[in-house]
Amino acid sequence: MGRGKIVIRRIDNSTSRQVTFSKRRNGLLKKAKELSILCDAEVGLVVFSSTGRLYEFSSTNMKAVIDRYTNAKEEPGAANSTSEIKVWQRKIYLLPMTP
Amino acid sequence: MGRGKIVIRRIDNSTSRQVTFSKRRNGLLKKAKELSILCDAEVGLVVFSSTGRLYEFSSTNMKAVIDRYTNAKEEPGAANSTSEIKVWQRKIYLLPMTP
DNA sequence: GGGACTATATATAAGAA
DNA sequence: TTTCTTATATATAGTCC
Repeated sequence: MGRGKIVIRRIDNSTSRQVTFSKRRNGLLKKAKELSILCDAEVGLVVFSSTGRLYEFSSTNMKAVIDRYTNAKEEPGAANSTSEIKVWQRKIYLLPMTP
Repeated sequence: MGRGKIVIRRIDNSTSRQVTFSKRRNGLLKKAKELSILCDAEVGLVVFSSTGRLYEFSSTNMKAVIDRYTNAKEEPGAANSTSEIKVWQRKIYLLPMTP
């Protein structure tokens, strides 16, 4: 989708990687929004740049999406996956609560 | 991107909405993957169709992404946002633990 | 880090199977 | 609901500010 064809593999040049990230990130966020509107879907998108910056989009609010996701993952009933999810939810809860 | 131009608003026809969802969902998941590879970014994408089916993509694993997301939201330190996150995380934790 | 500017590569709307 | 085809709308690679 541009002057030249590219292969999907990590872009070595740090500067180009940043530029491409900026462009594609915007495109991805836009598409996520369009999908949610056009198809009445609930979407949650989280992106961390290689430098650690956070970008996000959620059709409703991320809390609701994560909440629903967690529940959906629990339902399949596999005792295995269920406990795994509960373990890490609990783990998050037990993180330091200091302001 | 197609035979005709469209406006971004909910597609009324249920059948077309489903077809469009199927196509765009695939495109979105593909783009999410490309972004993560090309730019070495951590990506988490969750999509619920209007019929409730779940589709997802995560460059590492959703648990790690949500975990990192939660932490990133806590750090900004705004006492306000911090407590809000803790509130709903706690809420999730308090959900019924019955298998 | 964003804009702006093309030329191209891609995604995808329509339609049919 | 996925698959295939084809015409078009879009996204975006490369480059300069």
